[in-house]
Amino acid sequence: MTTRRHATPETPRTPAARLDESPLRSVIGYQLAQAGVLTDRVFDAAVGEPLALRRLEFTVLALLHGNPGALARQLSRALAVTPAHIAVTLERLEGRALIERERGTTDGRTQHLSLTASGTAMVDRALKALQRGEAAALGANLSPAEQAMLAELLHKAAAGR
Amino acid sequence: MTTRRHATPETPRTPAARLDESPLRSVIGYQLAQAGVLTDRVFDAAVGEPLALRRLEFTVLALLHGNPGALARQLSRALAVTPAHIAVTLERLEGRALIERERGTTDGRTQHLSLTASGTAMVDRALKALQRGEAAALGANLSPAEQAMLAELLHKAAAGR
DNA sequence: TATTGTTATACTCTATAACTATA
DNA sequence: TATAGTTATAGAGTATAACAATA
Repeated sequence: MTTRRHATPETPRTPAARLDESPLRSVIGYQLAQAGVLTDRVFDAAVGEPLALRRLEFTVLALLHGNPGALARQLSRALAVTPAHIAVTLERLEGRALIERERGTTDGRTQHLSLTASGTAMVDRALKALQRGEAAALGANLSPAEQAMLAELLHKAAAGR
Repeated sequence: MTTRRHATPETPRTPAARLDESPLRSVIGYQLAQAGVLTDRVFDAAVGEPLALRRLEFTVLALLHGNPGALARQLSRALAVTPAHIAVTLERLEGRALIERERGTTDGRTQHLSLTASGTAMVDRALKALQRGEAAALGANLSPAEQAMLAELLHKAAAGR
């Protein structure tokens, strides 16, 4: 058990070759992270750099696009991000006049969030650029049907969270 | 374009309800991140905390499991992580006697990495705990066949990276 | 007393830059 | 001159804790 002297030609030490990932093949978290390398690059190139939007900033804008009047607490829960982090993010977005806050009338602690006109324009551009970028990057390896199925499976996976 | 006065009963401002994620439905990067929340939790509970392993540490061990004699440079490329980050990670793993380094004979700059006996035992335990944990967490929403397909689609998505 | 949101602070992760040794 | 690896430093992201205002 201590030595592996006999030169093991079965394990050629592949010093310059690609690594065998088979132990991690069925580990969803690993495959998720590997695929994420690709989508992160796409985001940075298509949205992050050209529009100076961080991932969380973009995501908040996109959620507000479909949910005008949403509360910070809802964003926090939907994205599994701390309220503190959301607060700082909203502060930045408001500073860039991409969102507005309106204090709640029935509950004075809350504030209803919504996109400004330029915020709406920004999300629209970002969503289009992202979809084009992802389709191009994934298209090399996945058919459109496979991409749709991947999105659907991921959505289901995260559903009960 | 400036006002949205007319009370829009179609958008009920859903202050306490779940948010509508439809604008992001087909954004793979978003779905990836959402599913990642789940798998990250599983990792922390099944591996990270009980075995005091960070994600990258576990991944390095798992790759060395299938690739004895691999080089730091290979890990760096396979995982899209900087050589500096890999070096620090290897240092920690060696300090815990989970891996060994052996200087290359043909190229004195390199070092071949391999698991120690306790490193091997650690990976085996971690992989089993992870697989059980993921199956349990995802099982609520995905059938075993769907889980396998998800892993396969993710693998294909990241293939050409 | 619990909840919404904020500020201040600190920690983790990961990267960039500068360097050594070998090729 | 280029590459493998290391060290030192810095930055981005994210969390915890303490707080203010409202319910």
